Amino acid sequence: METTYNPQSIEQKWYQSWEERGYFAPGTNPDAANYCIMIPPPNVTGTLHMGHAFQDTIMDALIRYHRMQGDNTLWQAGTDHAGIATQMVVERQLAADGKSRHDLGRDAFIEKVWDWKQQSGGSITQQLRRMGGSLDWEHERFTMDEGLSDAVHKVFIHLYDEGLIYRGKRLVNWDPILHTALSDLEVISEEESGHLWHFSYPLTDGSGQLVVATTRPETMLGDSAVAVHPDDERYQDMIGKTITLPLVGREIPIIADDYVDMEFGTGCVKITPAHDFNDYEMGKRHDLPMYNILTVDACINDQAPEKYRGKDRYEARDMIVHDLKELGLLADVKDHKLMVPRGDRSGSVVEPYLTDQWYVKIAPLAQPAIDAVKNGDIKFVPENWDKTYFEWMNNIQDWCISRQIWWGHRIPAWYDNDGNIYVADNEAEARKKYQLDDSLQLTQDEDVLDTWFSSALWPFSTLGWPEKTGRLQQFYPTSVLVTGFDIIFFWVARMIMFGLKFMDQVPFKEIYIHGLVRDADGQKMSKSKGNVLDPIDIIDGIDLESLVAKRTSGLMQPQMAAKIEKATRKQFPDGIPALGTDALRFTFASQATSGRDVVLSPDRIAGNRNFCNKIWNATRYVLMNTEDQDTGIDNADCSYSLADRWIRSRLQRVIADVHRHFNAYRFDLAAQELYAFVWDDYCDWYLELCKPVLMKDHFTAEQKRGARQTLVQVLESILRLNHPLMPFITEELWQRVAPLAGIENETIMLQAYPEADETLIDAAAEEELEWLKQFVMGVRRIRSESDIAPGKALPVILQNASDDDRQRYQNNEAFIFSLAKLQSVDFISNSDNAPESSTALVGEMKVLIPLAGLIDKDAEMARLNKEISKLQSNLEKTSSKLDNPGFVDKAPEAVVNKERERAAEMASALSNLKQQLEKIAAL
RNA sequence: GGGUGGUUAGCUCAGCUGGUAGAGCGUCGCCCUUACAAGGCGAAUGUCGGGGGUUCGACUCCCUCACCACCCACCA
Repeated sequence: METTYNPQSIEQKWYQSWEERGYFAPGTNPDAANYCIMIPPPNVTGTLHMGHAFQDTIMDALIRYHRMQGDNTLWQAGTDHAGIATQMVVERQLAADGKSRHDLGRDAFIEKVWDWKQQSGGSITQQLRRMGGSLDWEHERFTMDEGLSDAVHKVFIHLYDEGLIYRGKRLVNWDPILHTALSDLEVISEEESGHLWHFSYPLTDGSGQLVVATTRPETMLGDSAVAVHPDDERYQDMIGKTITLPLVGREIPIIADDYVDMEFGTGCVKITPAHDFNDYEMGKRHDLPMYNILTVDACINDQAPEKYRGKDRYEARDMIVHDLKELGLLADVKDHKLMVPRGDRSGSVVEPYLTDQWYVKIAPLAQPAIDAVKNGDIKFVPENWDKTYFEWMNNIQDWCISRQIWWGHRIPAWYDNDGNIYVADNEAEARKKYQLDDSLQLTQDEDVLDTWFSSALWPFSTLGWPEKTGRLQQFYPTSVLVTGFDIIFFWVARMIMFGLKFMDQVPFKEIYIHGLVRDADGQKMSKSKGNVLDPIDIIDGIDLESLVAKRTSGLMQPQMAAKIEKATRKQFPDGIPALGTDALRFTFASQATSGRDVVLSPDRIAGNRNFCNKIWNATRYVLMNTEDQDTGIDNADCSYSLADRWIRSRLQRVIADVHRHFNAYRFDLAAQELYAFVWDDYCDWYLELCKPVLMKDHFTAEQKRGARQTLVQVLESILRLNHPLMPFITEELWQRVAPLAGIENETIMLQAYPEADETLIDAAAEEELEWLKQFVMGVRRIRSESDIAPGKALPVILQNASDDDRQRYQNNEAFIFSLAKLQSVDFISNSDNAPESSTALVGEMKVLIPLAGLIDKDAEMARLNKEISKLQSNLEKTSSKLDNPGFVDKAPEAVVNKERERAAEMASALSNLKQQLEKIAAL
């Protein structure tokens, strides 16, 4: 074996072997539990980022944990067609050649997208493999493959027939760059600086004017009323009159509506029902005409006065402000902060726009979905996310599902020339279903469905629905959904609604919501900030120049490049070393505290790479001492030392804890416990304790066998325990360790996860080992603080040892000599005169190291003083507690007794140390 | 405007149903001791955001304030 752990030489080979041998396929044991996680399907043409890597680590850890427990375990693989996102990428490629999708036409364009999918579709699944993800690739699905498209049609038709999908002319969020409607969720509003313009609108009868305020002057071309509050005394006599809309010349009414806020501005609002959501509602209430004044590009259309036609909305704005000013109607302009809605993909300012769209009537679907969380059929982890869920679900709006793009599931609806709608699987079906004459001409709806429509079916469509497949039967409802909070509304809520509607059962029983991955400074990772880290670069390493090049290429704002380059060179002067998948995964796990964001720093990953190295070298040591030697696996004739019994006992506790943590989704606690057990207990103490047993001749063959056997068996358990978090290194090492533990099997992946054996818990051994540790650490502290060379063997005198102490000493003499590096040990009674020494206490027993020639008097006094003052202040705290009658009377007896014991111990230790101090001082 | 989460050692974070404050990384000593210098041994470090309250006892429960982050929302 190499002396240093090198992840690159082991990871890929094991993954290939696992996949080739079909280990990722779910089991079919009828007596076993079923466990299933659906991967949140990444964009088929996307690449893996840190968020994926984190999420995949959690899912794979759960999957491997359950697989090892013998469950029939399925991690469903697949990708999403990601309608708008993918279409945009391909359109951008076309644009580079000076073409648009319209130049190609619909069919040719879609073919082009499929080509692109073919070409780049494998990269994210390849990267998932690099993360060690044990997905069932055999049954990988794609949201636009045949089966899933069938499911989409079936759901659409069913909902339409039931009246839960309808088509209607409504105000929608319109993206003027992409030329499509967006759902509310796809619109991101951010505060921007703008202006508030005040315009005077003259009354038609010439009796005066009203001043209205607006942030969007160009919409005045579409005004169909001015509104005031019904109780507003200033305008009482104007309600019912009309004004003549400047520039347009339209006569529009002054209406009263209590939506208007009297306090804001002048208390008068211009109403543009076709271009504002509030105005739209008011327009409906008052039956106002709706003047659409914009084209699909957000230019002024032919409804408006000729002068403005064809102008971009912002150009028109300037013109209108200018023209009104000329007319003396611009009353005021103020700076104003306002929320500007932008499309999440295109970034363009979204327009409320009147169009025909398809909607899902959501309220009837939402109620059961709310109930499912309320009654506990579905549980959020951490729990508090249910609040967010309820808040949204209780205010949910109908879902606009049609998109005016080409890449996606085309809506299965046909129209005749009169605009009648026929919804069916295909045209022939439609004719049959609606008994249409062949002569009737039908044309299919041009729109496609929102990507999230097909994602909403993911938990059952991937398992074969609408067919009644065995997989569907076996794995629905799935066990847990692992996802980020950002798609609770987009995806989680909709899966619940559709799952309940079409499967009559929740799609998953638990929802584990994880945090966001941030960079070492706690910043969100984003390409534009130039702080993204590619998981693959952490795994394989990357040199500085490549990293700089990667971070600065393809920026939306190229002027950021210099700044990004500088920051990158500063943070990673030597690039990033190859840290391996296992270290990255372990780091993610250890950071996965409930609901918090993950701050990822390469230092931390390096620390866990060191942990891998630790396990690697511990294994080397174990192999060195056990290969070709008698480990007593087939031989009951072993004698177990204190150390053996102790480490086995500790192991049982750790196993039980790790199970608990996994079941509570506390990967951080599981990781921490495993780390501490391996490093502190197994390596720092147990391996060191074994050394004298294995090396000294006076230990019997039985004792040596006991040690070898324990070394191997505990290590083998450690590897299995860690496997869900660190699949590669554990497999590599297990292959060599398992045979020594008498286990012959192909892979650790399919081994049983360790189960705690309570009969091996040995409280007496734990207590005795604690005594031993105190002894050893006492000597070490004196050695270190008195500047005694680590190699120098020390004489020790034990005073005031109880029978217990003596017995324990006898039992463990070899351990003590070895770990504390002793030369000799002598017992003296309490009454004996001890030589001047440095002292450590183990309970009541004094461990004395004679001063002669070794220890500096002043240093020893300083050391004693320090300990004395520490003890003193602790003792004071405890005694004042005990002096408080309230405490003694009211606190539970056990607590009081414990406190009394502590006080006694401290008092005794204190007097011992004080005595010692006096002695030394007197020298 | 409403809501959620956070504020604990220099940094990043644990701390379960209230009973002597922990880990990793970093820092400081001493060591290349025959698994590991990606290591060993030892050490230092906290008015647990501020202020109140409940309690014998509060990092832990309640109230309040401050700051940070995020989500939702139609104030022109």
